[in-house]
Amino acid sequence: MAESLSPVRVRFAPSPTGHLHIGGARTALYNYLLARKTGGQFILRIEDTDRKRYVPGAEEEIIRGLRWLGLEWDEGPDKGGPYGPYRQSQRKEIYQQYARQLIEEGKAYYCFCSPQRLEAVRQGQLSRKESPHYDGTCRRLNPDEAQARASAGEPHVIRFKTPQEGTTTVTDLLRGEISVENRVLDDYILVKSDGLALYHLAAAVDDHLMKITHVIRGSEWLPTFPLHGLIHRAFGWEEPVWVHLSVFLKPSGKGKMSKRESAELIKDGYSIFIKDLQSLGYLPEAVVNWIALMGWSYDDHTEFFTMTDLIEKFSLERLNPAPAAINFTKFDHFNGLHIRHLSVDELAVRVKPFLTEKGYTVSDEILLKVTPLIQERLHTLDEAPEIAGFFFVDEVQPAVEELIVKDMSIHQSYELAERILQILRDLPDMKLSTAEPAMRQLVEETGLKPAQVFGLVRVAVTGQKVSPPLFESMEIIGKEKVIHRMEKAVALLKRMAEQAATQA
RNA sequence: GCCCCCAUCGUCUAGGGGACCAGGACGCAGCCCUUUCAAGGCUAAAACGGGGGUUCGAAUCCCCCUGGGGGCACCA
Repeated sequence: MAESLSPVRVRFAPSPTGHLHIGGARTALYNYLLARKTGGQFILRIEDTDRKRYVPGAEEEIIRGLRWLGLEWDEGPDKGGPYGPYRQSQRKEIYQQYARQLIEEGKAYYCFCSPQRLEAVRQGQLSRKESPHYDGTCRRLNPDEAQARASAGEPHVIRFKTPQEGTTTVTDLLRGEISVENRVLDDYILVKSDGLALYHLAAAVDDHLMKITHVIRGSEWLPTFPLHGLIHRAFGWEEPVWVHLSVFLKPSGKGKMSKRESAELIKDGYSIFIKDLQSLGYLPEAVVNWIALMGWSYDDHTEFFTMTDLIEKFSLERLNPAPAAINFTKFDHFNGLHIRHLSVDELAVRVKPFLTEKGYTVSDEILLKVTPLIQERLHTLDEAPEIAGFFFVDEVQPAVEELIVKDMSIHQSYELAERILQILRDLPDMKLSTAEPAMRQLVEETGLKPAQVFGLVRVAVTGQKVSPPLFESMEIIGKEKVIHRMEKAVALLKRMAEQAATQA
């Protein structure tokens, strides 16, 4: 494999205009994996040349999200590096210098057209059903004259002088050669009137200066990909290996997730935003595993991957160019898999905040005993309070109707509960090894079904119809509390039975 | 409207001319295990969008159609 031989330099270059989502995270992941696999560098570059769309705090959120996922970079705005600065807003002069070079070489030109005129041109083209593009007015200007006007301070942008004839062919690693006729390409703006470069120029310059060997980015760049090739060639730079990742589609597979749909997902306990995932009970390990497999595969059967596995096994060759619909139920599945893969100690650490957040007072000693019991029952960490909250309270509040045993009357249930209580009281302790045989013996003697007897105990002791294994739970709760909870259930049933009798 | 990309079970995918009456996974259904719920095991249903070629032979190569997606900003 070629990429395993030479170290790559790759970058994740988000713009701080919104939340880091799973699509961006997956792009970052693939870049990271390739860097780690080859012993190269993974660079974080902030593409903040558009101050109008800049969202305060977005950069911090990206950084936090990447770190949570375990995607640490080697060079970036917060830690520097030999090719900094790594924030494009701080590289304005660099881009201007390269733009000037293109102008001097006749490969770019000043454009003085106002946004209003441009809009009018566009509308005219649209109404004539032509594809909107710059009409080339300033392209025909005398260069010296244009230089003079620009130097005099007349507002202007700098446009790339796209060849008007012939075709441009660029090569994407996953798709092969992509050709477009140059006449359908526009004279794209390279530098805005505020003097800041647009993506096309900034990214090309940075990728060159930062010695990026592989550009792995989203497929939204495919339409302007030929332009990027053209820019590199105009400078005479060697092109990086270009890899355009497929997009993520909404679960139905019909189109991209809209802003509103993304926001509404959280109602169902899901999110495409990395910032939401932790509190929703997801493990970063699971997120990584899940997104790695949307657009990449290792073989025809391996699906469980740790980061270490991925670093070892990842390869660009196995990337899939087809769009992928997001599958959240599979996400849950991976989360369960990784929860079960954690050590008990580690899982306890991760579960604890979800318990305390719900108001439970959690002793580590008990938590460590409880964790093995819930480990294979959890799909997301936030399910822990619901499943295991009863371990961390003094009393439980069973619903009276749930205490009534299946196929038995209230009175019969009461009598059974009374008998269970007596047996439990007589036990020397409340161990799995003592309580279970005692209860099984009762089942034997009464001829009842195990589910009937155990069900009553379960509701009385845990307050729930569904719980972790009963006798293990009782051992953790301890004899004193178990007896207390059982007494309460007996009292409850007794009252109910008496009520029923008087009504009859 | 123009340009570009993509196309295997509902979804994620394996498959890169014969090994495919197409394999795995999620989900779904059934069964086993079982004190509940899980987890685990087993079984089932479920796909090569259509049409032309090329070839002795196509899911695999080519073309067209269709469908889907993305883009056409002084956003990235």
